[in-house]
Amino acid sequence: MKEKFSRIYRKLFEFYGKQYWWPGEGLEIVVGAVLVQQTNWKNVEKALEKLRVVNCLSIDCLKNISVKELEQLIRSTGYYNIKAKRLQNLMRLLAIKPHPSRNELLEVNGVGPETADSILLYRFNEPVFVVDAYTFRIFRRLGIYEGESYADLQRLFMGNLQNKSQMFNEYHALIVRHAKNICLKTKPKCIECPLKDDCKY
DNA sequence: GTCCCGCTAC
DNA sequence: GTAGCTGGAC
Repeated sequence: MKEKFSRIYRKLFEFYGKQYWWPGEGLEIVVGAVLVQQTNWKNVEKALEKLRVVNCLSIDCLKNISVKELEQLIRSTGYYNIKAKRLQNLMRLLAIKPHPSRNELLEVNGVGPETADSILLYRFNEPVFVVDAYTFRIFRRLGIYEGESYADLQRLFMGNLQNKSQMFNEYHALIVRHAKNICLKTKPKCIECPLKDDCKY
């Protein structure tokens, strides 16, 4: 099984190359992790740019800005009324605990396992693997994991990979890239798939 | 299972 | 016109 996880990573990396993921830094990564929920990254970039223009990409500003104002700034990401509250919930935690634990992140209303792990890996460089809907789709089609448990699938990755945060970072990014380019939700492009020899789909 | 709801590629 | 998008709460 360890060989399998490494082989798939190797093939994806050879096919797509390095992804240069989450090029932003610091708070942008945290804000992006919330804003990107159930939307695409382009919409998030628009919102981040707006926040940057009004000089509100700081814990202090995001925490104190009015909800209505924040909603308008992040409108492009969809679900803006919910996300404005979620962002402020998270900023209130970060104001008290600049480097929160996973459990502390999960206690925030609006932060689930994927968002918490994204923050830990991409903001704080902690060796946790980020599982998402794409991971379930691809590894189900590969015949590796049929279940629906976030924790179980995450354990599979973390138990079968030797390298830590740097590889987890790149592996997750490659999975996203692959799901968007080849392993599509409907009509996947199996003919040109770099993983077709490993896939039962 | 349902609701939250903007954007764009197709 | 609408499927799909780097989820989470209820």
